[in-house]
Amino acid sequence: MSEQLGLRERKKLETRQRIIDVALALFDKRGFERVPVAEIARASDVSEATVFNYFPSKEDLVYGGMQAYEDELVAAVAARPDGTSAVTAFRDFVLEPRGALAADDDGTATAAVARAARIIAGSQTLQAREQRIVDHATDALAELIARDGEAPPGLGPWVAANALMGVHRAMTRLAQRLASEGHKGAEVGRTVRAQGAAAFALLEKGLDALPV
Amino acid sequence: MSEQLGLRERKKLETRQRIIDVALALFDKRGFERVPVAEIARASDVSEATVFNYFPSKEDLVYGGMQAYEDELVAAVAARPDGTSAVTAFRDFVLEPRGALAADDDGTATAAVARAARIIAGSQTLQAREQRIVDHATDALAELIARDGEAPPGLGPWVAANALMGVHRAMTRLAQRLASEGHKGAEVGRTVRAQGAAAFALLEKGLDALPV
DNA sequence: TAGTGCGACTCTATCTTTAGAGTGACTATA
DNA sequence: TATAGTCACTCTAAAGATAGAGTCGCACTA
Repeated sequence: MSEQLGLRERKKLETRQRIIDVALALFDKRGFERVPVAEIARASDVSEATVFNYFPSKEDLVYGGMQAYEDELVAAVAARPDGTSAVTAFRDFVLEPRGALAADDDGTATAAVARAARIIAGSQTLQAREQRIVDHATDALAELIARDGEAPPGLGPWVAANALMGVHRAMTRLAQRLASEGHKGAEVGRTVRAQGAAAFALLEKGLDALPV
Repeated sequence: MSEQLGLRERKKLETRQRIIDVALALFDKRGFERVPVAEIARASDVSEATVFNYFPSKEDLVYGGMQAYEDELVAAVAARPDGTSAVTAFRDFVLEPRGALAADDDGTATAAVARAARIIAGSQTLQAREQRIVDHATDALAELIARDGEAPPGLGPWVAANALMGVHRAMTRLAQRLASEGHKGAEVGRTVRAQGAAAFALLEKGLDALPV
C-alpha cells in the first residue's frame, strides 16, 4: 500500500484527491452547474489556477477517473498477448475485480458510486460528456477489432465494439442502481461481475441464445 | 481574528506553525539534541530545506518567538514618545497583558509555556542561546539608555538595562514555574504581572526600599 | 438589441517548495 | 589516532502554486 513516493509527488496526489472530494461533495449538494470552479478552489484551499492545472476542464473533476478507465481498457485490448482475441481481452479486463468495489467493507466506495450517479443524473452537460467518452472508446475499440480480422471493412467491427461497450455500460449502471438502493460494496461487485459475465457469454454465443 | 490574508501568505503561516508545533512536541518527548531536523521535516510534511527556509537554525524553532519578542521590546523602547523615559517604556511593554497568557481559558498556553521550560531545561545549547539573546537585548537597551541621559559614559546604562532585563527574566521564570506547577493561564498572567509591577517599583525606588 | 455580469478557462511573472548533492564539525569506535 | 557516521546547514536547478489580469461565450435585462 505504501507506494514510497517522494514528498513532491505525494503532495500532488493529495491535492488532486482533495480537490475531487471537495468538488463532488459540492456537486452532490447543489448540482454540477451551480458550483463555480472558484468556489471549489476556495474550499479546497488552492487557487483557481491550480484546479485547472490538475483538471483541464470542470467536467474532468467528475470524469477524469472514467476517462482514465476507458483509456486503460482500450490500451489493455491493444496490448493483449498474441493469440488472445480482442473480445476476450475486453471481457477479462472488465470482469477483473478492481478498485474500491472489490473490497468495500464500510460502504465508502458504494456511497461514492451512488453519489456519482446522482451528480451525473442532475446534469445534462455531464451526461453528454459521458456519451462522448463512450463514443470515443467505442471508435478506438472498433479500430482495434478491425485491424484484427481480415474481414472486409464493414459494420462488423463497430457493431462488435458497441456491443462490448454496451456490456460495460450496463454493468456500470447496474452498479449505480444497486449502490443507490443501498447494497454494499462486496455484494455489488459480485453481482455486477456475475451479470457481466453472463452478458458477455450471451454476446459470444450469439443473440439466438436468448431465451424466448 | 480573520486577517484576510491571501492564500499564499496564509499557507506560509500555517506551514510555519505546523513545523513549530511538530518540533516542540518532538523536543519535549525526546530532547532537543536528539531530534534531527530531517525528522522534524518528515513529521511536518515538508522537506528539510523548507525547515531551513523558515528557520535559520534549529534553535530558532524554539527561540524564534522569544527573539521576536526581545526585538519588539527594544524597538518599543527605541520608539517611545518624547517625554517617556526608557525605564517607563520598558516597564509598560513588559507589563502589558499580551499573547496567549492574557486569556488562556483551556490552559493550552500555560501547557505550552511549561513545555518550553522543560525543553530548554533539557538542553545546554538552548540555555546558551537564551543567554545570548538576553545579552544582546541588554546591550541594545543599554545603548538606548545611554543615548537618553547626558551622563558621562559609565556603567550606569548597562547596569540599568541589566536590572530591567532581570525583571523580565524573573517574570518569565515565574511564569514557567507556575505553569509547570499546574496553575492555569489567566491566574498565571495576573500573578506574573503583579509581581513584575512590584519588582519594577522596587528598582525605581531604589534597592534601599527593600524591607530588612 | 445593446449592455452587463458571471463564469470557464488562459497566460505570465513571481513566489515557494522540493530534489539532491555537498561541506564541515563533531562523535563514536576500532 | 585513523575512520566512518551523523547531523546541521548550504546551494542550485527544476517543479509547483499563486496573483492578477484578461479573453470569450452565454444568459439576463434594459
